[in-house]
Amino acid sequence: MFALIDCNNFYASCERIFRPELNGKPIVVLSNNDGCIIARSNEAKALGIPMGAPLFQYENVIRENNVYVFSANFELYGDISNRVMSILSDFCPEIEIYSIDEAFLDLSQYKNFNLRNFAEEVKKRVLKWVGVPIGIGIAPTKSLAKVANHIAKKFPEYTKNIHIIDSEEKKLKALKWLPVEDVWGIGPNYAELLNRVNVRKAYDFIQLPDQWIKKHMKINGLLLKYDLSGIKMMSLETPTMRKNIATTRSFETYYEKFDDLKERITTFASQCAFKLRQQKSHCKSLSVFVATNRFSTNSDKYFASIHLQLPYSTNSTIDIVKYAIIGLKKIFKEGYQYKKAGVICHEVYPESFYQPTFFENRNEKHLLLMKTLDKINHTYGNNTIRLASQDEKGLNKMKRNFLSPCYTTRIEDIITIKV
DNA sequence: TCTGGGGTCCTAGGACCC
DNA sequence: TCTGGGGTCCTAGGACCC
Repeated sequence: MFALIDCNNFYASCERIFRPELNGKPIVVLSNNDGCIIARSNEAKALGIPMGAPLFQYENVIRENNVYVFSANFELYGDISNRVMSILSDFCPEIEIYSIDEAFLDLSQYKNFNLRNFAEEVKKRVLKWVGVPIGIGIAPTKSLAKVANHIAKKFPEYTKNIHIIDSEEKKLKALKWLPVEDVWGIGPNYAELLNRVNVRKAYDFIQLPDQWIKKHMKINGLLLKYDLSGIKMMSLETPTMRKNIATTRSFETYYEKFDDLKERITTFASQCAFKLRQQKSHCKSLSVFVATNRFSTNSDKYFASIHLQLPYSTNSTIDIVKYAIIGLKKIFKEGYQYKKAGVICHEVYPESFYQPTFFENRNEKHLLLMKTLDKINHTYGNNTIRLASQDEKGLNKMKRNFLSPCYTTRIEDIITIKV
């Protein structure tokens, strides 16, 4: 059996941990630059605020219903996530951390356990130790565990946020209930296609002939059919190195000058280099893009990107920044109002794969320099040492008007208790 | 006025090789 | 009329996930 555990309304729940007076109140969490609504508490969902909606379109609803608004605080959410995952791995070391708020457990070692009791223990401990409510779905395959989790979430009174599919009847009941568009791996396009041939429920989907699924939904569609039918097609996945590393942002305002963009690209490239070093990898090529506001109707639109091959694999901030700026120079055009830019590293391989070429001039001193830089920034804060061409705000140069404290990661943000 | 950011995998088709 | 048989690599585009 597999368990899928996910945190309920994760970002909203994180904001509540140190603000218990917000329990039962509507909460929304915003994307970077306070642009879109990317997380909602149940109370906010009940007000009809959709996922991904631009904030400005719902300002009236928010004001009239006293919805609490938060800027995204990924420093907080990342730390809370680590705490949750650490508890889950205590219960079951066979774990796949699937996203910031979700994990699969392989429960094959728990054959003789009462899974309901097990799930209740997990739920209780995460709530008590971290303060975040979770839902648990348990079933014979990963995609069925997703279905079980969906049911646990949808019927909290009946399931107490735990649902186990452990019989043929429960499986069929679940699949006949679940709309096909809610199946894990069936997105909007496949859902539309399936609806057109009158497939409405997950159960209808697994009745389709193999050839039809293979033809229209490729090999993964077919694997999904079998996995959903109860034949295990997916196992826990072990974490692998990222194949691409990106840092891209929209800006708080418009930039027109080359130097302003240069500062941003320098910061994004530095962040990419840092991420590469974090996973002990380096890259052999990168791309840079700049873009004007894609929603604006009056101003001139421009989008350009460029892909550069590096002379050698590197994760040195100095190197990555240097080539990113070379790229920027080639695509930058005067006279546009830029709203977004980014740096993406490709051909990412482990550092140990490094193979020097005969004529290259990679500066090996950078290795030690970067190590020292990372160490200092880790100890004294992210932006303590940076390139002179970056400004002091770093990646946080964006609109964050409703930011909560980093309660668990910054000593100056720790809560004080009045006696 | 205002609109996020980060990933993965698969396939068809074109270009090339012998 | 009729036109081999076997490969590889790369890329764009389309699908999906959180």
